[in-house]
Amino acid sequence: MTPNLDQTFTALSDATRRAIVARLAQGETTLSDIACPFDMSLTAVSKHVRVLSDAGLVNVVKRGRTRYCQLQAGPMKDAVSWLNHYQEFWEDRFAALSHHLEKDEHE
Amino acid sequence: MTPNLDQTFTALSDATRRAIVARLAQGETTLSDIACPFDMSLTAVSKHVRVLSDAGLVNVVKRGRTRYCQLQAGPMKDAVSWLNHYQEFWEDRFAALSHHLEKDEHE
DNA sequence: TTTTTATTAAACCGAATGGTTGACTAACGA
DNA sequence: TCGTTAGTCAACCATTCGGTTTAATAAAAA
Repeated sequence: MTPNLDQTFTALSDATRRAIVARLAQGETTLSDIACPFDMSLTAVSKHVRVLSDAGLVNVVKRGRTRYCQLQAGPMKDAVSWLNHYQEFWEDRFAALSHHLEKDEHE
Repeated sequence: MTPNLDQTFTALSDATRRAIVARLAQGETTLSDIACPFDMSLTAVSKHVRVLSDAGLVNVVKRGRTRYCQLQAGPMKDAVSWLNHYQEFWEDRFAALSHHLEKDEHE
């Protein structure tokens, strides 16, 4: 259950699952409600939610016969954190270049 | 070849590929050199680099018989950008809560 | 020219993925 | 109590994935 980058990135690599995340950002809701807009079976959506839940991105709470899902963005923080190590490589080409040059100097 | 979030997150969902990215952040290098530390065939590593390249995260340039690979972090920017939409959900629980309340008000 | 080196291509394999359907369970409403 | 609703489970299917091995290509080195 300890979420890792593999699971986080895998969970977010599917457009349906990203849409579910986007939906949950608007507020907690039920599985059926999540499933509504999708042209696929409830079972399929349920599996997607399971993937998100296994990745620690969604918390599912059962109340009665209904499952309420809420966004748990914690693991995204780690993902961003990993990505930001490479920030210089997209933000500032000169910075990246100088980084390379520095490295080259002491190699 | 237009990289999308699906490809970006998929590419980054594998630990080997993330290690390749980390390696390339230290500077451009060859496929063989990338493959060295991994306990798998060159073919396997070549495939991983191909996935990264298809995702637009790595640029491969052939010089002679050697392929030089360099990091192209551009697509990561879009990934971070997508993730940052959910920043409030991990950074500040009160902010997230107030966000929900606001939404609830005009629904 | 011959051999080595760097790499891709092709075929294959087992496991995982994203989807389906049908049967089941459990809770709510009439 | 009975039917409906919310959701899971299990089995199945086609495709993708991560790896292998063997063969092919093309450039550099001897």
